Amino acid sequence: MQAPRLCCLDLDTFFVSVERLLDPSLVGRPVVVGGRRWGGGVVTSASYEVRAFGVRAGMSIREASERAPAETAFVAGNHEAHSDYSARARAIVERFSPLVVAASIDEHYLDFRGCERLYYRAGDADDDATIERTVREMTGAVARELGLPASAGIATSKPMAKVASGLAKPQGVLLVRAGTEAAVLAPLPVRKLPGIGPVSETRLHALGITTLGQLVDAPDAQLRPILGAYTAGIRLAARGIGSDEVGRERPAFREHDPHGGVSGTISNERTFAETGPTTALEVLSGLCERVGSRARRRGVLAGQLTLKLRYTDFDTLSRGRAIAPPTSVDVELHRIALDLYREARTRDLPIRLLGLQLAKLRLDSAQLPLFDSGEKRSAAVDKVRDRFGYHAVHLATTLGGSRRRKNRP
DNA sequence: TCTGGGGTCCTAGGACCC
DNA sequence: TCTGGGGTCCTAGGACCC
Repeated sequence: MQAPRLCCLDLDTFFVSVERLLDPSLVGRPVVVGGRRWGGGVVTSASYEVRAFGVRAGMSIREASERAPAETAFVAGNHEAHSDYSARARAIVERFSPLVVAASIDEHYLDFRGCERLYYRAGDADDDATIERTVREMTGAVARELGLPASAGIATSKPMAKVASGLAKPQGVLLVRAGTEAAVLAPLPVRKLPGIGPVSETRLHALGITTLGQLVDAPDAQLRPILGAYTAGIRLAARGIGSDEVGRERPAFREHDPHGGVSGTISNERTFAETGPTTALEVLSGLCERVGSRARRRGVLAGQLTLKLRYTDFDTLSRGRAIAPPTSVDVELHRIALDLYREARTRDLPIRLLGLQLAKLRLDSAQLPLFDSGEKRSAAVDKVRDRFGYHAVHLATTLGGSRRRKNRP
């Protein structure tokens, strides 16, 4: 692609913005989304007012509570509302480009190739100016119609567009002209490039590589041990070169592959403060029900189950097993999960986290009639839950837990 | 910075087959 | 009976993203 026509649209402090729409008293106040003050968990999103105090997404709520000023509002966040506003934002941007792909709940990629004549207005200096003005109109529409602030980057490649949208924040639009990519990127810290996380950043710093310009010039032998198979791609991205396609839709919406396999995984995990073996087993049953129910809803069977276990000292391990034949039945999942749990639980230390992941998914061909009594039972459970809510039905093991929980505050 | 919960993708070792 | 070397699949772990 010679001209910058790929756009990355990012909704600024998305979760905070949605919470402010739901509760206007939060407007103008410092806001942290993720949980109540001094509670557990981490920050999902922080408003610019709190960021000034060093609060960042991913930080523990505890840490954020210490840094944030007294008047800060801590809110849990409403997942349904977030999904709803995300869908509405998508509907708006689809008016501007025929090719839109959601990369996450608050991020969309759009292709404006071939739209120059369509959007031309007298006064536009050139095609780039036409596209940039159009994207400004688009972010304006999102702000006006939904009340959500948005930023956008426009470039010749996906990674450059993504970085540009970050540079444009808050509520800005940045078009990176063809040929200027390397110069825009060179002075930026390596961490700004998608694909370089905290670990690679530290290792690169140890070599004296702090900017993307330095990364571009670094010899392959230096980068390879750190970036592995990503080395070539990251080096190109650091010069602004990368895919000029909007890419794939998120796995949840993705089509299955020709072999009858379904891409993606289904997982669920729970972190708990203090727990002994009894609670852990209750949590395990709950996890089986959740992933099983989600698999049945998607009409898939799992060919692999993996258990993740984290001790209080953060030692984390996983144990997985192929499931033959594939299943989505709670009790079968539970039997395997219990096995894996016993295998994994080798240390006599309290557990901090338990998780289950279903993988090797395939379409449930026997979806139509329910042959197996186990599947029948699970389907019945799903029906009850649809009508009366998730907690209406539980496996026996989880039930004991629910009863006990009633006594707690 | 003492760390949620949902994902994707890569790596490395071992089993197994020919 | 000990020996290739290649290919593929499985499992566990880790880095990264939002």
